[in-house]
This record gives sequence, C-alpha cells and structure tokens, in this order.
Amino acid sequence: MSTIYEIAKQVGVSTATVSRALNNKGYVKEELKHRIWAKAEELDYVPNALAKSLVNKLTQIITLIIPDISNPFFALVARGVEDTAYNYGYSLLMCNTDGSKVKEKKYVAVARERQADGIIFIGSIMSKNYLEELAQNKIPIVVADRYVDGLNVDKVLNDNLKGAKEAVRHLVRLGHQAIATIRGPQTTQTGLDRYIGYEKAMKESLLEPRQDWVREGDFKESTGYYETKQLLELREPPTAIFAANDLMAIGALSAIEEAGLRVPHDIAIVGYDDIPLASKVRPRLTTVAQLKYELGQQAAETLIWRLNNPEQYKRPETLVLQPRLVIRESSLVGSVIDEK
Amino acid sequence: MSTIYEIAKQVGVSTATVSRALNNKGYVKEELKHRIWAKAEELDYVPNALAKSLVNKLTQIITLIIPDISNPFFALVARGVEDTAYNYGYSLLMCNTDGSKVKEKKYVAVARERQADGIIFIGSIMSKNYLEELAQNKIPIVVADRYVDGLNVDKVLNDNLKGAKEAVRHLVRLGHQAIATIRGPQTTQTGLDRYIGYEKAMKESLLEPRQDWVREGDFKESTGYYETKQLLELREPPTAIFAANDLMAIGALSAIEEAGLRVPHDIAIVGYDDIPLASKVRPRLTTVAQLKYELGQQAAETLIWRLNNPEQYKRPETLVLQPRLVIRESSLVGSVIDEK
DNA sequence: TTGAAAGCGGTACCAG
DNA sequence: CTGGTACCGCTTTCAA
Repeated sequence: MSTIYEIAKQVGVSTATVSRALNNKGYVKEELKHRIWAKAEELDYVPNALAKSLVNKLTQIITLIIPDISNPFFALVARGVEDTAYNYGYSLLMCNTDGSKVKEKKYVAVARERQADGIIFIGSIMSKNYLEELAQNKIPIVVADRYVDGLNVDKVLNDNLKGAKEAVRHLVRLGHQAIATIRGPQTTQTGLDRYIGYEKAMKESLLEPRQDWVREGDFKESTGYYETKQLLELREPPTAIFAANDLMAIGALSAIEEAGLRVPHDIAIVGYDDIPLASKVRPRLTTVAQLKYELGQQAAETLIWRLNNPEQYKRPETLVLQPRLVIRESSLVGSVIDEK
Repeated sequence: MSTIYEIAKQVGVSTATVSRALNNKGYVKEELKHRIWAKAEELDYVPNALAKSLVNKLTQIITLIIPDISNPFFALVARGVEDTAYNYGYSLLMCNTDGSKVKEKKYVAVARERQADGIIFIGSIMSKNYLEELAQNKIPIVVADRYVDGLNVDKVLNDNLKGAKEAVRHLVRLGHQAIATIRGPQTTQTGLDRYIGYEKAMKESLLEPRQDWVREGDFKESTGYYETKQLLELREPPTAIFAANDLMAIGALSAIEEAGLRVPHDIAIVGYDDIPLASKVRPRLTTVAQLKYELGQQAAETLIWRLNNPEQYKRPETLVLQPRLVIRESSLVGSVIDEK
C-alpha cells in the first residue's frame, strides 16, 4: 500500500507538496503537479481516509440505525438514504436493531467510536432526554418516522393522522356511514395517530364512531382476519372498514370472502402503507401510500445540511411528508383505478 | 471529545498506561486501573476507532456491495451479513450499485480508501482477472451469488442448477411429461443455470424438451403472462410449466386463469426464488427457495475467516448452498403442503 | 512555490 | 508495573 510519503520520496519533493498536489489545494507548479499525479497513478496510490479523517475531524460517514433492513419499508428508506449519501460523498454504516434498545445504544456507541459525522435514527428509544442530549452534545442525529412529543431534534415524519383522515374521507365520499376501523396498538405512535385520524374524519362528517366498530389490532394479517369476523357478526355490521395497515386489511379481505360477501360491493376496505402485496391481492387494495424512499432521502438531506450548519441548532428542522391515497378496487366498484 | 491524553493528565499517568488500562492489556496495577476507568467514565471517554485503525491496520469494517437493498432478496442477504458482522464486532458499509459497473468500481475504491478489511461482492463486474487481482493484491473479497467460470476467489453460491433439476423432477414424479419452461435471459448465469437444470432433468427422465416448450423470458411477471398465453395456444400445450422465477410463474398463473383453465388440475406451475408473494397468491406457488439470509451469513463468515487466515490463500473457499423445493398448491392437487 | 515540523488519537516497543 | 517516544498516513501552519 503506497503512501504519500512514498510518492514524495520517488518524486523528490516533500509530503506537504504531494498532499497539496493530490488535493489540488494551495500552490504547486503545474509541471510538478503532473509528475506527482503520474507517480500516484503508477504506484496505484489510494488515499487513506482514516488518516485524513483523523486530522480533518470529518469522516463523511453516516450511520443509519433501523429496526430491520429486510422489512421492505425500511429497505426503501435505506435506499433513499444511501443514494443521497452517495451523491454527497458520504458512506453509509448500516445497523439493524430489531427494535432492541440495547442494540440501539450499542450502535450509537459504534457510531461515536467510528467518528461518524451523524446518525439517522429510526428506533424505539424515544426518550426525549436521551435524544436531545445525543443531538446537542454527542453527535448530530435526525430522527425519522418516529414522533416524540416536543422533541427538539431534527426530524422527518410521515403524517399518519392526515393519511388516516384521507382514507376515511374517501369512504365517506363514497357514501359510507357505517365505517369501522381495525386500529393498531395504541401504545405505538403510528397506531395512535392513525386512529385519531379516523376519529377526526368521522366527527368532521358528523358520524359518531360506534364503540363496537373500533377493533383492537396489532398490525398482523391474522388479526385483521379475526377482527373482521367479529365485525361481520354484529347486528349492524359496517359497510366499510379502515384498517390501520395493509396486512390487517388483507386479513379482512379473506374474512369477507370467506363469509361469502364481496369487496367492495358489500363491504369496502381501505388499508395503510401500500406494501407491494397491496396491488397484488384481489381485489386490489385501496390504501394510503407513504413516501418511503423520500423519507430516507429527506432524512439524509436534513442531516447533511445540519452538518454544514451546526450553528443554527437552536431551531431544529422538522419535515412532515404527506401521504397519498391510492384508490384501487377494494373501495371502488367497477373500473380499476391505480395511479401506480 | 475527551481523549486518552486528557485522562492521562487528570489521573497523573502516561498515555501508555491509560491505553493499557483501557484495553486491559499488559500490566497495570489494579488500583490504578480502576482510577483510570473511573476517570474515563467521568469524562464520557469514547475511544477513537480511526486512530486505533491507523496503527492496527484493521478497521473491522466490511463493505457490502449489492445491486439494490430494496430488492427483498438482497435485503435478506444484507441482513445475514450484518448480523454476522455484528457478532464478530465488524461494522457494515452498505453500497447499492443497481448493477452499474461504474458504481461498482467507485465503491471498491471507497472500500479501499476507507481501509475496509474486506468486501462482500454481488456485482456484475465478473471479469475473472479483475476479481482475482482485487482479491490477491488489493483487498480481500468474497463473491456471493455470482458464478464465474474458474474464478479463483472465495465465494458463496446458490446451486441454481440443482434447484431447477429438483423442480422439474418434482413435476416428473407427479406424472408430467409435457413440461415447458419459461427461462430467464441466457445472458445471465442464473438464467443459464436454471435452464441447464431443466434440460438435464428432462433428459435424465428421457423426456425430450420440445423446442416450442422452451420460452424466452426476462424474469418479469408480464413476460410470464405473455409466454404462457403462447404456450396455451400450441397444438400440444404442456401440462406443466417450470418458470425460472416466481414473478414469471405468477404471470403464468394469471394467463391460465384467464384462459379458463385451472392450476394445478389442468396445468401445474413451479417457480423459483420463493418471494413473499409466492405464498400469498392463489393457488399458492410451488417454488424453489433459496437460502438468502444464510447466503449473507456464510459470505460474512467466509470473509472474516479469510481475514484471520490470509496465508492459506492459494486455495480459496467455495461454498455452495443447497436450494429447497417448497411444494404448495400450484403443483399439487388437494391438500395444502407448505413446509414454511 | 516548496519544505520542515507539529499534530490528529492511539499503540507498542524499549527502558527503567 | 510505568513512562518516554516513535510511528500510523495525512494536513496545515509557518518560514524560507
């Protein structure tokens, strides 16, 4: 592995000059510059980023901490982050936590040891204090896709409340009044927001959500199936169901089919997330699409911007991405509408 | 950011002693050790991995170069790599190339500049010379999921030939004789191997594959659909189709359904890959499952092993993972068999 | 324009 | 057991 020193020796100049020539920085006589470049080429010189970083205090490394890259949602986010990072000359350190706080903390430590310039964090440690302390004193961080009340840290979010509202309004526009929901765990911010969105949309349409139309889910397909069965057995079953995610919506589809009813003729279904499967099932699922790639992209942009503007930190950035309703067959009789 | 020097000063010892204490290496009086540890804690000392690496010549970084993390196949591979890396104390640098040779080369350069200890490579630059030169003189590399004839580099592969054979043999066992295939592009090793597997299995069963039962595909669903239509219009349509991947198999499913025929009663279908969708479509798809997570895991294990045994490089490792036939409804009338 | 030299944060060898 | 010090590869004053 040849070094700047080796080049200096062979060309007969100092390392200082070689450094300047190689980085095209400061004064070096044109002719000498070319000789240095040629020698670097000849020796297959590869600059040592570690040594550079040690003096610059900058590694151009971003650490991405996510629950699980094999989840398509995070994979797309990651792709958005990486593409953006790459465009700005940053490299990405990937960390999968499975939502374990222990691993999250370990990876934060790794990021700090490796002198990463910053962290993009999608985690479960959502203590306001921990995150603010990190951002202010340890390492720049942008929180993505996770809402924490009053959190004073750069963040990029999806507007789940808005998305849920859109979904329900869509059903209302189709004439539905008896709209049930299979909500997510109310211990998660996502579950909570989507439920509040449902409630608000109902109220604004002067529809009182009946208690037995609000079912407790856990984001799993089997639960969507089971809860829908329950809904169908009610004396007054709903004519539409808003499920807090696509998997539960797909479970609902099976339950309805099994009961000999038809979607959307007898019951309309709307999901959330727009996972790949949503456009594959029959009937195709109407759902709320999140900007996943863009989430990653914006998180990276925000972080990199922050790295160049650390001084303005008093006012952290908050970016809220708007979801998009994708109308397909599960809510619309007849024609297939799919903007995808 | 406190340093070893800061600790040394405050405790009143030399940096050498602090270093030894912190790494629990060499002799340091117990009591002193504890004082040093306490001070490190107090100062929120974080070791600088860059400085360490600069002297050790080891970064404990693995660079993963893949086409696209948002493709579920690679996402699982990546997860396997990361988990293993993590267990051994390595960090993962993630690089998405989209199969672009230019990006592949750029990322190899990045890996070298950042002094990554090694590379796990799933790429399209498959020149034997390039890879061997890299592995021998520049940076340890293990090639994953890509076959190159006679390549003298550590590698981990999926046995596509074997998988395709299994698929066809399975159809033969069910009594099929008229077995068509929609193969992948014969310019890709994967497409080639799976086709050869088909051919071999046919020949070993003394079935001559008729030329019009061999269709040219490109791994896309729409192509599977289209080519199946063609197959159905033959004077002697096949009674079974082996598609070189699941997407094409799913396209085939639609075409058959549309033609008013039933799977598997009229025509049996077998795919390849076992993508998540395979178990969701109706009828559920019989397919050949690849060990994706394990592929990543083994690639990482191999690389890390190699880093500790560079001297034995004359004989590179080759690991071939065995695919597994997952029998579902699309090939089996009646009972639902799904080992998943 | 160029070079000498001081560091960046640690490690490790050699003395003591 | 502990300290002095050279060095890892590169950047950046400061002088010349």
